[in-house]
Amino acid sequence: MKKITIGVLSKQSGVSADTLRYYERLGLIKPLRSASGYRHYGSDALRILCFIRGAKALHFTLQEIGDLLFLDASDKTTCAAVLKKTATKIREAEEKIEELHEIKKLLEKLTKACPGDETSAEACPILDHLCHGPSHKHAEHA
Amino acid sequence: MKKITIGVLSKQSGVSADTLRYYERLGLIKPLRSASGYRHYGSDALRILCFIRGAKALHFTLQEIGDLLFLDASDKTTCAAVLKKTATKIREAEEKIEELHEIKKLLEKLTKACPGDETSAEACPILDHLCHGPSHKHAEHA
DNA sequence: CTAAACCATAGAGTATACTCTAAGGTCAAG
DNA sequence: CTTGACCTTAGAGTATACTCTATGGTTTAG
Repeated sequence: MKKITIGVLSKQSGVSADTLRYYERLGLIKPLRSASGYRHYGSDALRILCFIRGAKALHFTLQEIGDLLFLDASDKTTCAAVLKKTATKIREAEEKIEELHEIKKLLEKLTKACPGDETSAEACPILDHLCHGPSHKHAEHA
Repeated sequence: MKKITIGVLSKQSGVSADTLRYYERLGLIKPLRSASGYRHYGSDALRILCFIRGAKALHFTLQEIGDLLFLDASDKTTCAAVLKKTATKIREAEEKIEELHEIKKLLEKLTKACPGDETSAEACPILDHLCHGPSHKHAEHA
């Protein structure tokens, strides 16, 4: 199989050489070395980088991607393990969506309550909310 | 007005002394100093910390909170400026929600396609997707 | 053979929001 | 006056995912 250097792989993959070395430190990719110490990547390198890109797009961390790659390489890999990690990611996504929805709703409510004109912000409902918060409706005005 | 030390404010606010000093470095809060150099916080300190907490909950960064606090303190503050920053936050929240929805949908689709049993993951559609990606449906199998 | 282009390493810098450590000064009680 | 609690500063460490710098070795074209 053809062996390529880090610069070539970098160009082919669009992943910087620095990042390739970083991925190697994290154990995501393990190139062979030439006699002089140069990294030599095999044909699986592009496939691995593709895998990493896909997983990153789904908000897997590099740590998690490392786990998945290890699963992928292992003989004892089970789909169940992958499914479990995926389920966790779905839950995380749902929680974040929920949180962001709450934030969006609140910001929109505040926006509607705001005159939005050039008057002073001293009585701005947005700043007011940020100060007093949604938890304690009526704090003393200090 | 009563002046309190950093330890007292920390206990009253639930914000660590380290964090209070950090906020000061960022210019969010500016206590006076005693002759010996001790920080002395006025009655507005708790109000400011409350403001920071509220804004953080709405995903404003400390930098953005600093801007808002400056607006709040300024005579020329306009509600319009606050409204503009809030609108930006709403857009950001919407974008993140959209992205997470895509991710969630994809993960769920992959989960449904996965047998989820104890068989080998060599043909797992999830790993397969991560490798080949949603963009190029049929890459060479390396 | 030399110069350019490429590769290697270790370690620091980026961004965000803290958190902790070390070394030392201040304050209140007994 | 000493002890302990509290305060000060500068700077390093944490987490994530890179990115850059410095210094020096390798490879390839002319």
